[in-house]
Amino acid sequence: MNRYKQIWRELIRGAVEEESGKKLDPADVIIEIPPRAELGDLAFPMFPYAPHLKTSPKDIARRVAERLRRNDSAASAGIETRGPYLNIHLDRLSVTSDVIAEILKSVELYGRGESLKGQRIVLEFSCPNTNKPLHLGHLRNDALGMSIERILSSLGAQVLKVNLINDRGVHICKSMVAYQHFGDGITPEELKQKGDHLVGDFYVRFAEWAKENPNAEELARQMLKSWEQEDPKVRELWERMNRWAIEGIEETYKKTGVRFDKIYLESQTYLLGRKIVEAGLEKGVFYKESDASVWIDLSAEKLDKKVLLRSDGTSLYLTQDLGTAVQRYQDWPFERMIYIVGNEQRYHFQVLFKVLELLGFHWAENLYHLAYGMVNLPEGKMKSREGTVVDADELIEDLERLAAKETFEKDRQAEAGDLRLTAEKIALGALNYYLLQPSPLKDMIFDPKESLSFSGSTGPYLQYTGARISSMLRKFNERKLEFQGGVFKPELLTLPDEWLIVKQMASYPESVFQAARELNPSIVTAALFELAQTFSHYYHDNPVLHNEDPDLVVSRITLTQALRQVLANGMDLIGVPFLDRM
RNA sequence: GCCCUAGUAGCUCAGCAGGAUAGAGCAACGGUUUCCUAAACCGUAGGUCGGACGUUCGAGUCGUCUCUGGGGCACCA
Repeated sequence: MNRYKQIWRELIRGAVEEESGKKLDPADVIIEIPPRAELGDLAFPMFPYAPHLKTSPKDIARRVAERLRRNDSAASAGIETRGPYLNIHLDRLSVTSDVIAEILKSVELYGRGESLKGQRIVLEFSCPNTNKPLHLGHLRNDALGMSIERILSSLGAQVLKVNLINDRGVHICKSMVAYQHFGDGITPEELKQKGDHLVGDFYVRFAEWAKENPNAEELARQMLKSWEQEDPKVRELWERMNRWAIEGIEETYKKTGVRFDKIYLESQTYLLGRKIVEAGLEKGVFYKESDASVWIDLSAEKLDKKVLLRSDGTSLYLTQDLGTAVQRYQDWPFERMIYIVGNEQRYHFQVLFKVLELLGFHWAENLYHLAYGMVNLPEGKMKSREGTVVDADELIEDLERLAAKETFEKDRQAEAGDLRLTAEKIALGALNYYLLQPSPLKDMIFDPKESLSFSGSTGPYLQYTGARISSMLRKFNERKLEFQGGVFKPELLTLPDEWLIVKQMASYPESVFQAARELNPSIVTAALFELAQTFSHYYHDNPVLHNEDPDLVVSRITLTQALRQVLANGMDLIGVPFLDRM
């Protein structure tokens, strides 16, 4: 669609220039899509030119239209004025055949581009703690990370997905202390429990215990100290429990299709920042308080004062993130680094980026915090203390069970083939779509009931549309002889819905481009939902295979084939598996 | 107290660098299956876009103020 927009932008610009005798910047030509299809395919409001031409927008529209009608390159289209608007009806036949031909030629490359070609982008996401299993918040984070990676890559960027596992600190020691006291050497194998859940249970156990035993917190602090002094017994326990947690988390990643190119462990990076802070101290960027703690004063930037090193010389979250950033740039010099982290950490990243800038790292300006919103429940916030945190594994299991049940109830199990595999894909599609549909920056409410629904604007709706199309194409191939001699004739695709489908398919690459620009996969979910909706409406009313004229059958099948391709390409970007059958 | 965010239909969300009569989905009610998968399709109902002022030919969209919700301002991460 962009192609046609640019062509017409130029034509209109030329005509307005001739009319006014003044130069006009192409960016000043505003292009819109008319609110209703019957008004046209592109719309140009004439208001902005009124001051130059000293006449009414309505009059300008009339005069520009006159001029365009005399222009050969504009002649094939319909030019119409409607008050102050100049509306263009594109040449349906040529657009239809061009768009379909392009899709069928490009196949899975349709919608991909080169606007980010060669750009090296580090994408950090997930970042779990090893003291508990993943929850719903991580699932949103992961869905965003995976989808944004695909979107950026599809436009030619080299994206490095990195995870920073938070495997040290006093909170990790808490599960360890509880395990020492109550664990009795139990293992996940013996309990038949995922390791991350086992560790998480001891973390909860610690919190309960600490309520009655004021000594507990002190024990955790002591354990952290022993850990830092590399006490072999503590290290052994730490390694064992971390392994359980990480193996469990990795199992969840496997289920949800989450993968990383590089994993950083906080236990290996937390010392890195100190050198940088010391260097900054020498440069005079930081200063030392009388108690030996190191600070930076950012009050000029409205960011307040901030501690970089504790008085006992140990590092903090910020210290460590400084080190990690520098390390990553050394590992793989990037053009951009994007942190997908909750919006409650906005301030932290503002400070982090500012400090890096003041330290003179030129790449600091290429750091970006994608501050996604919190996931809340209909009753309010998720609170671990009240046990309202939605566990990732449980949710996925529920979705799978329900998808399998649904398949059974509709008596589709034979068609679906491997029931378990299909149910898994439906569950994953439902989950990813649900989490990616709202804009990332906004908080969202997770309604368990709604998330388990497979109808309406959902992943399974896209999958269902795809499966029906696939089934239709199979039938076409089985009955090929009937339609022998049928030829694709775009001029037979005259229905309003067919034209709408063509335009929506033509706009798809722009949606991907915009999603990449805004780091917002919801633009892709919306575009696909509209496309699927238009198609569902279309084929409900209009038979594709059941037509006398083989040319019409082939023409509609060709359109359908193109649509299937666009749908599949888009679903891939948002982590909704395409299903040939369901 | 200071800073950052959001407020659109009963509920969940869109609304693309201000533009034509504000859109979906869910829920509600009513309809469609000898017909390519009813996880679908169609229809009805539902809104003074939190409020006020301002900028503009034109504001859900921009600015200021205000109300309400969320988040942040730790030698936690």
